[in-house]
Amino acid sequence: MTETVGTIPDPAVVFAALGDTTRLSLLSRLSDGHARSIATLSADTTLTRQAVTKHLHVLQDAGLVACVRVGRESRFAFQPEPVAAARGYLDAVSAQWDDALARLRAFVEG
Amino acid sequence: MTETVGTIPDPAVVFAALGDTTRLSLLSRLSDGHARSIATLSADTTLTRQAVTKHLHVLQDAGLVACVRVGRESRFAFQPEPVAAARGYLDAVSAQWDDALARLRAFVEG
DNA sequence: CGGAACGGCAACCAAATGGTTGCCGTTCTT
DNA sequence: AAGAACGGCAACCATTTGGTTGCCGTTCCG
Repeated sequence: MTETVGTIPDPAVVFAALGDTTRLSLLSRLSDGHARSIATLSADTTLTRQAVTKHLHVLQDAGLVACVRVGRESRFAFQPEPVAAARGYLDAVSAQWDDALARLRAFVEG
Repeated sequence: MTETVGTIPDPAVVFAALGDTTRLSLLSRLSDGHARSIATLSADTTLTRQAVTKHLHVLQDAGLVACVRVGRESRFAFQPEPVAAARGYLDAVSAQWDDALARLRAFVEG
């Protein structure tokens, strides 16, 4: 709940937010572009509304969702940027690995 | 430490393993393809050898590194598969989002 | 053989996490 | 105006996490 507004938080925070099946499924539901209220999102889970609320705040702190209050309800919407950032990070790791392999191959081939 | 040997664990476990700066930097060091001993990996951190060991086991449980004991030391090596899997998961989420945007655009354009 | 490097194991600890319940304020609907 | 939906806030709880220290078994090197 540290309010990191516009910026994309560091990768670890994003990955940590993704590191929970409940949050992962919330996010995958929201990635269809529809903003949903907490009540709606808690409807088909075994969890309490409060539990869902907490998970949503974790996602929000990671920048993965945004909340807009409309009337009496809080609608949460998917935010694609941090996902892209996380993907970029994994790409970098993979790239480093691939380079290492390429160098190794070049070496053994003389 | 649940020994999930050959298989790639579910995304949440992988993401959770990535959700820590220490682990992230261990992994990025290892992604250069060199296997390293625990002593080596603990050398330039402020943490204890034991702390590093624990982090390495978390990474191992996520399938992100593999351990091979050679002589008196345990060498840890980067494993690319779970990274690719995680990347694939993020791709799927992004794809769903992109599709949603495309459908929306098609709708407003009539 | 004897010491030093490398690590595994266990106990322990504080803080964070994931979850609950209860209560209270708003906002909508009738 | 009354009641129901929606949610925020706080307290509380058990478990997990991230870290420590101490000790003991191997393995290497002189």
